[in-house]
Amino acid sequence: MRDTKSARTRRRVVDAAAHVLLRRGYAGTRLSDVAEVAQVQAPAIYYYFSSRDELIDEAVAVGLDRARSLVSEALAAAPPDLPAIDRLAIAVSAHLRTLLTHSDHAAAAIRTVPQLPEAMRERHRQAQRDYVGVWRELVAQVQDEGDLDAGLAAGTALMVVLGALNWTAEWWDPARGSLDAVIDAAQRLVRQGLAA
Amino acid sequence: MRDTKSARTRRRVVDAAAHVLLRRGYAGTRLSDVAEVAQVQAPAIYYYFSSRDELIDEAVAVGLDRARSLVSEALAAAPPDLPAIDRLAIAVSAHLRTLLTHSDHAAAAIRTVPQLPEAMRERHRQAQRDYVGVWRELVAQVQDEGDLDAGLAAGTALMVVLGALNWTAEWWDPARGSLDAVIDAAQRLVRQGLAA
DNA sequence: CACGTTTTTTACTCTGCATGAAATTCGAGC
DNA sequence: GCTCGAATTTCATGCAGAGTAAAAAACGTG
Repeated sequence: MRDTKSARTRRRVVDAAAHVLLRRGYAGTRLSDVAEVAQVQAPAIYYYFSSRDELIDEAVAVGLDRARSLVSEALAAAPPDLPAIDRLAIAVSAHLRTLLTHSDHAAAAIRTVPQLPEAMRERHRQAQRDYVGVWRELVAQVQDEGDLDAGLAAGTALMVVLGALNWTAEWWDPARGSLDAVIDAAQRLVRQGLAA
Repeated sequence: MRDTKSARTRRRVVDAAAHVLLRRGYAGTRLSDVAEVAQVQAPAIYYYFSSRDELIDEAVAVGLDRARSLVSEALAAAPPDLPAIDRLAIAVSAHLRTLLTHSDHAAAAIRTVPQLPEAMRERHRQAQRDYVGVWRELVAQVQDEGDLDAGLAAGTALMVVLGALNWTAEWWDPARGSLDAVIDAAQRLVRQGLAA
């Protein structure tokens, strides 16, 4: 057994928390619901976490980290001599895949952060910056290579683009359209939209 | 006095509800908080609404309606012979202005709908369709006029664009950047992004 | 200014949910 | 198959927050 039963239960709880968080938001996340999804009795959660907030905190942290690392990894796997604009397209694809199918973690984290109580949000501010930072760098490279529309404020444009990606979790329904179609549309829009 | 004191109090309550809703989400919206923002005692709310859900319901309805009508009006005011792509830019501007400064209603409605309990969401489905419908029509016209990238699925592209606009409420901080800068970036991205 | 009506307040109740504590089951080593 | 610690459950507590009732205040109109 690669990891103990306990570790697996713990992970189930965190996964369940992300699942509920994504659908119900911060305030709407009840431990009883998390427990049900995780197939555990609610008080059992306290064996692993000392409070509801601590659990949510971890779920969000895992999600933010995953969002960042999956994009980073996808970029790392790409040929480094690829034009930045193409690498940006890869990042778009990786991000959407993570957000929409890989698990509820990333989506839950990204969509929940704004609702968190100030203290908790503060705690994740750095992780959020790191997440945006990967993109920021990418856009800077696009700019360096002269592929960015000169009239466009890089920082603002990036946030607009990230918004488009993040909001997909709100409306995309796997039953009604393929993931690839969404990725394709997003990539086209970003390419054309930023192009010089 | 154009409208009675009572009507104004009622409106204050709905406004306050939108305000709280926007920041705390559906489940996190406490009547005590709404009351505080509205400068009213919590039970006074029950004079106007028979339950918390009814209040939230109305706040969302007002918001969705406002989001739709402000864009419609801006379009109606534009010269009708303007190319559709330019009218789309006008819609982008009107939408962002509404969302970011006009009041909390539109933003609250748009961002909260996905969290609502199923029954309530159902009740607003039509309003949401109407809201998207205005845009859908606009994009169709752009397509008719041959200004839409042929490789782009119109419906999907529209949702991606709307996402970009809606998400601005999440990150835009009036203290750190001008509204016009955001509008400008969004318009450029949309124009370039959709262009044939 | 008196009287009915509208609006607001004060003082509750009731319920759902996070959390606590003790009791119980499980599972690895002997 | 017994024992001890880890994992989990069952039962109980306390509080926050929705909702109610009835009194009080404000308002408007003769």
